[in-house]
Amino acid sequence: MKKINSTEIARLAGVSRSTVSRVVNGYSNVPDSTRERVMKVIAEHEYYPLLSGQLLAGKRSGTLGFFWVSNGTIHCDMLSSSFFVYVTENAANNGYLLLSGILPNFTDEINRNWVKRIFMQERIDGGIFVGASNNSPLIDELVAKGKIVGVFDYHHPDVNVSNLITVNFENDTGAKVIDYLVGLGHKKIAIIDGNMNNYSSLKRHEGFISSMQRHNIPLHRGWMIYADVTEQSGYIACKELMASAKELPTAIAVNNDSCALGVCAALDEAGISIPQQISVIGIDGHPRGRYQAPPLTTFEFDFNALFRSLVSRTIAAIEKEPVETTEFIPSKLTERCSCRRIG
Amino acid sequence: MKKINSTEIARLAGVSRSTVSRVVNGYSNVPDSTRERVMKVIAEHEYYPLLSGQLLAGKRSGTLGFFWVSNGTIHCDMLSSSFFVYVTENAANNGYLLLSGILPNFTDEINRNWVKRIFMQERIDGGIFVGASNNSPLIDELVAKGKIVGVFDYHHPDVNVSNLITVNFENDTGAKVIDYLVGLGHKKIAIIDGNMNNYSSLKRHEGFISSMQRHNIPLHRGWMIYADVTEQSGYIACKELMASAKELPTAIAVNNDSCALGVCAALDEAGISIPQQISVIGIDGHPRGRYQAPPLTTFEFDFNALFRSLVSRTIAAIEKEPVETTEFIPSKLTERCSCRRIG
DNA sequence: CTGAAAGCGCTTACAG
DNA sequence: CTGAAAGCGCTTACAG
Repeated sequence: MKKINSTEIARLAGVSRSTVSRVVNGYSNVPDSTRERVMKVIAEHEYYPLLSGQLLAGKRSGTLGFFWVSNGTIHCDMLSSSFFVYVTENAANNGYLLLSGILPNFTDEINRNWVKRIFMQERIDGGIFVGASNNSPLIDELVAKGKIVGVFDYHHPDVNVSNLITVNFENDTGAKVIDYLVGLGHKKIAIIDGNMNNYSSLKRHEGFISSMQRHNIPLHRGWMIYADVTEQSGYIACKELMASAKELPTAIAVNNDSCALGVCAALDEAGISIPQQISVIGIDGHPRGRYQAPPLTTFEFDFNALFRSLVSRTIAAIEKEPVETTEFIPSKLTERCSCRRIG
Repeated sequence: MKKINSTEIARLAGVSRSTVSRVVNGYSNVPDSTRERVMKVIAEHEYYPLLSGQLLAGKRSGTLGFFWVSNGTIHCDMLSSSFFVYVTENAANNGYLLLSGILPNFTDEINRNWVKRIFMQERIDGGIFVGASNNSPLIDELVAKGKIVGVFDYHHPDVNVSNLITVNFENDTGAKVIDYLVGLGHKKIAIIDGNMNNYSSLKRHEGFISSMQRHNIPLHRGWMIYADVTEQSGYIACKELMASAKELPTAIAVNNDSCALGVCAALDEAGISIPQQISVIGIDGHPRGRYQAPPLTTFEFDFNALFRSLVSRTIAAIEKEPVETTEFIPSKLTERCSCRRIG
């Protein structure tokens, strides 16, 4: 079966290729009778314009890039996995295809080049990034080159850049977490922070600290540990906390739920009961949190809404519509059983 | 900043476009001195060949399609979400990009056409399908057109079709499930089947039945119910079972873990304790199974291996290497706490 | 080892 | 309303 092209369709329909193109693209300046005749030939021969020709003639690809920066084991985390699905679904709802890729990091020249090539080759009309460190040179470079870039959890000092679209968590969740614990009567609070290269982790940290200062709660030595966004990092951090602290806190505020799950595992293992001896609270709304024993109390985000916002605004930017370049998503306290009132 | 093309690179390097192309594509018949000179100009000007030109000249896109057939709410299920990640990771490991899309169904002409267009436009070199009903006309059509198609859980009668690549669950898991329950002393076994349009569900069903016959275990009226692959369908099926059966079974064999989680929820709600009153066993190895109360006993599959096999063989077919067109993946019994020995 | 030339398939101002 | 023509950027036999 020979591949059919627009020249052939034109010949069979007795029109020029220009007209075939007009019909294919749904332009209005084609009389119905001509349109129908051409459509009939197109349908009969199952003609679909080749992407290569369309691209070369200057059409957009209708494809959005999705780049996930993660060190190799995304599929281990259910929350992370769901991001893929949210982005794909939201792109599809906007009529875009999604070209997805995973990179172990952004610091390696090879990885950066891989992403850059995809943009430069014009495979995609724009790209979404998840897991990028704040102030990533690659993102700045792509933005400087005029590429449309949408980034999850990213802060850019210059608000006037119209081709950098971001979505962020609200900035005061950290403070809300501490306020909540204080409201339950806790005064001995330990903090397990996240990766400070992430904008949100930094803001959550600042929130933790500012709220503790506001409530005049001292931060004891050994009660602030840095971890990451994995369960294992939380597990290790909690071990470290238990080993180094002279006294145990009554509550632990954790940067994120994945990490908090690890904290709970470490406490379990040490025979420390949650929340009787130590309350644990996370942030994010990890889907596994509700199935934990005890179910995890957390400040939850609507990740679907978050990605809907990011994807739709990025696509709007591609289509040269005016957009808000950033949006902050609010949290919702989900009280389950991992925190208790004391004192 | 004007976009730079191969003509310009050729001019700056003092060679022809042919030579630029040879360098870009790493052909051997270019002396090192020329290669270096050209490379230098390419690097200085950050030249990347445009996809459109390459495609038009007949190169492959290096892109694999990934089509997920699901009625709208994939992100609700963690196991399903992970499929996306496995496929993306495995495609990347083979040097391919992934173009992913979600469709609510395969029966609607609009959806079928959407997929068909992506193939016909030559956006992708081949495509992977997940969630397709067995004997799907669209897949047969694509195969007939010579497209390279990889399908998860699909059976095709004609083994000689070299462009249809499949990966399947082993066919006897259903029998193993019943054998296991019988081994624990169960004689009163109910079955909750899956969607019979899926090849695996049909095979699991056949396995259930054949093993029960082999053990001379009668299938009581009302002890066989059809469900789907969702938790909710399992919940509903179990309610139905409890409502219609004259007597309750001592064990329920469920087509898949998602569904089994729903069965457990329904039993919980009815105050029936697992496994004291009824044992429940699933198939798949759903990540949530281990966090259930009680943790779910199941026959588990290595989904990463499964998708690694599917993706790598599909890519091999694209690159015209010889491949096994199908592979069956074995299960592994993971005994947790939802089944008990009786009698 | 290298260049000139052909070829890939489409869209879009432009002219009528 | 419609066609002829220009233009988009690359690769690959072919000839030398």
